[in-house]
Amino acid sequence: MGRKRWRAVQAVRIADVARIAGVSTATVSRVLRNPDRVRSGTYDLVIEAVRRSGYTPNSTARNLRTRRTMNVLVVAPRLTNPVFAQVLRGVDDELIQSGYGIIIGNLDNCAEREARYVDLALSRQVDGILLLTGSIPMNGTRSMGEAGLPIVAVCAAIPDIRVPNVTVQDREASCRAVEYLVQLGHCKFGYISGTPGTIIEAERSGGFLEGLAATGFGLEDFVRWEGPFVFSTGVAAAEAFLRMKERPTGIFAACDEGAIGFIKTVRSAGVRVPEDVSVIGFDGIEFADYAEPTLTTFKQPLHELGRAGARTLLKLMQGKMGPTDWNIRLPLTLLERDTTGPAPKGEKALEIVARDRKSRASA
Amino acid sequence: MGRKRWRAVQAVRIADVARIAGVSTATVSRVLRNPDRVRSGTYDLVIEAVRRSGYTPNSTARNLRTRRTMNVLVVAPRLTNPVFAQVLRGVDDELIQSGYGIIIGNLDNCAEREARYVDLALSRQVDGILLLTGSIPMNGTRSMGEAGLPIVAVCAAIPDIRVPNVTVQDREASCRAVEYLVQLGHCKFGYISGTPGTIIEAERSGGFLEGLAATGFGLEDFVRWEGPFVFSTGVAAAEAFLRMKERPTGIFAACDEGAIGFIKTVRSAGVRVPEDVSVIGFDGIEFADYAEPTLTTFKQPLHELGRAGARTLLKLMQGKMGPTDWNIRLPLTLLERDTTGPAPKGEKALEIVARDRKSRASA
DNA sequence: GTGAAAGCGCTAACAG
DNA sequence: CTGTTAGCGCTTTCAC
Repeated sequence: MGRKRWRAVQAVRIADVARIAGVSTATVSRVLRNPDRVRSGTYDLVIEAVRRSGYTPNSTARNLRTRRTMNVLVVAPRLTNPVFAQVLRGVDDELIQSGYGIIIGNLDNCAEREARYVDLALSRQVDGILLLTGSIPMNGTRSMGEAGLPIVAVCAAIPDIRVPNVTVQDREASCRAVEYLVQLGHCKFGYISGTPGTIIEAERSGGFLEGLAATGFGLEDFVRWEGPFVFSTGVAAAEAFLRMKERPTGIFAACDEGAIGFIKTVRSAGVRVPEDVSVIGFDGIEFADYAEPTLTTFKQPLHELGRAGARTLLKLMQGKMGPTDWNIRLPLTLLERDTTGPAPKGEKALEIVARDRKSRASA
Repeated sequence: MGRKRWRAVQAVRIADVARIAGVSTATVSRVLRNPDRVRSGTYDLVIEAVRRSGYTPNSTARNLRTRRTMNVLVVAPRLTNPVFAQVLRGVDDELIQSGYGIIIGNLDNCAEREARYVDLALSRQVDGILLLTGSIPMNGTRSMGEAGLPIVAVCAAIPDIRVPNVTVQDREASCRAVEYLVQLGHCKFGYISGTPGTIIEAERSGGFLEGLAATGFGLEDFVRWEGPFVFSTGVAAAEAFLRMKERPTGIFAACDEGAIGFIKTVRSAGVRVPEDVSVIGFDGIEFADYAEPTLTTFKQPLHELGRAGARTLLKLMQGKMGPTDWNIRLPLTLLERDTTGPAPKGEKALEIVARDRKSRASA
């Protein structure tokens, strides 16, 4: 029991079908790939033989012959992140229609894994690559780029290298987030970051700063809390926030998890949201609808992002890139919900406004 | 620009390396696969040639020759479900160590996809299969089982067919959930289901009924709300709950999403959790920590579940199954948190208790 | 220890 | 329209 060694022996090969149908293997192959180049009588004969024998072509053999695998590698930083899971669905939906399969490369912040996927590309197990990572994976000495395979960057553009990229307007939205908070009367801000060093974090952080500058605020008007794109970053930020004597009232989080972790933590300390502090997130993950209060956030078109990335890769693989395909940037939608509201009108807030106005005037 | 058709032409082949090193292709192959069967001088020669040429073996060619692909197909109902995402991580962690890659089969409740993955297995693109679905995928006429590949069921056992399965103790935990609510004094219950017709739902539902029976309650003591394993099922359940005049006070949800959707909805209608109604979830997803209040739930060892499933598949592929490997059932952990509490001591509750006692006595 | 040669199972020229 | 033939790039006997 369980002693027999599994061995992948092809039960029925194309030659068997050919014999049964009384034709050559080439004809069988034609029936399966180019049915129109075959007489209909022959077609029926072969199809019947295929049915009777239960034949399915061996795709490894075909791949070797045709030099294509019909598989695409999708490299993502973290599978458990709902953002990437959603993008992956979009990718899957689009690629499956064109007959491509997906091999997922889950990085999980682990360099060995990265190396593995570089080898995968180098050894031609895939026809194309979708990078959700914002960088080209490396394998000590070699880079995934050396494989010479078509690559498309999704979610985060890849700096320096000329690959098509499909992203959202991170920077613009982050900028609008600040403007939105300012409109609500906030004048002291908090920024909960995402994974330091990543492109996405740089964009959102940059947009946040742009927003501050555009509304007449500066570096002295906000605090910044750093950490990866996870809940606990928001928790840590909240703990720092709670220790402050003069707390910011308008918080922008670079991802919804950070926002939710923050809110949950400050609320258990008795801080009211949005009465005492407004929080705006980024991503629009499903859980944001079920957080308490319902999270105000910028919703990314995640599914469409995945689809668009996949479509671009297909074009690239087929040599059908148009001039507008190299840089696609999808817009975000502001979902105004329950974690943002007017800035508290306490004396302190007014004092700050006064001080700020003065300092800016004197500058 | 972008006009050149991408074509996967292998830049450097094993013959090139052989020529550079001045040896035969067989020797190059030996150096790469069985270094110990080669003189160390030859070894160095070949390695240097590999380095200089930037050679990476073409895995399709190797796969064809060795009749193995070193890839495993993992079929999951839904990628965006955090439960499966977490299991997948465990699978990945284990398989990657043994040099296997993962091809994801995301079903998303779509029969065409199912068919595709059946073909994938039939065409021998993978060496083994991990099913998180509780059933063998079908392709109209043919089943994935026909491929003759090693299959392991994870998360949900597969009925009727003899494949190894790695699951959690759904039934036992669901039963304990009821006992827990009963201990808290609840005597009118609600059950928020998961996807009707699935094995997992059947197990949890069955365990819930067992728990009722074990504590002396019956079919008249609970209401059942049906729907898939998603947030909105909990929302719908809550809406039905709110319309009831005599509401249950102890709710068990077959998944955390359902519990969270329920809680969010009843709270916005002014119902207090756990003062008015206690809710216990199932899964222990990360969100449960950030729901408000923090969700009481049974935590599945999701990562370990994935690892154990992958380990079992590896054994099966290597013909090393032991007698205890065919049925692995991991325990769950009850996380007692803030959505459960003593049953409200209102008159109604007491009345119900009295009525129940009487009816049971007369039965 | 190393090389020559024979395929893995399929597709794509090229003739007929 | 169909069959013959020649590989895709690699691994693995089998001799030497």
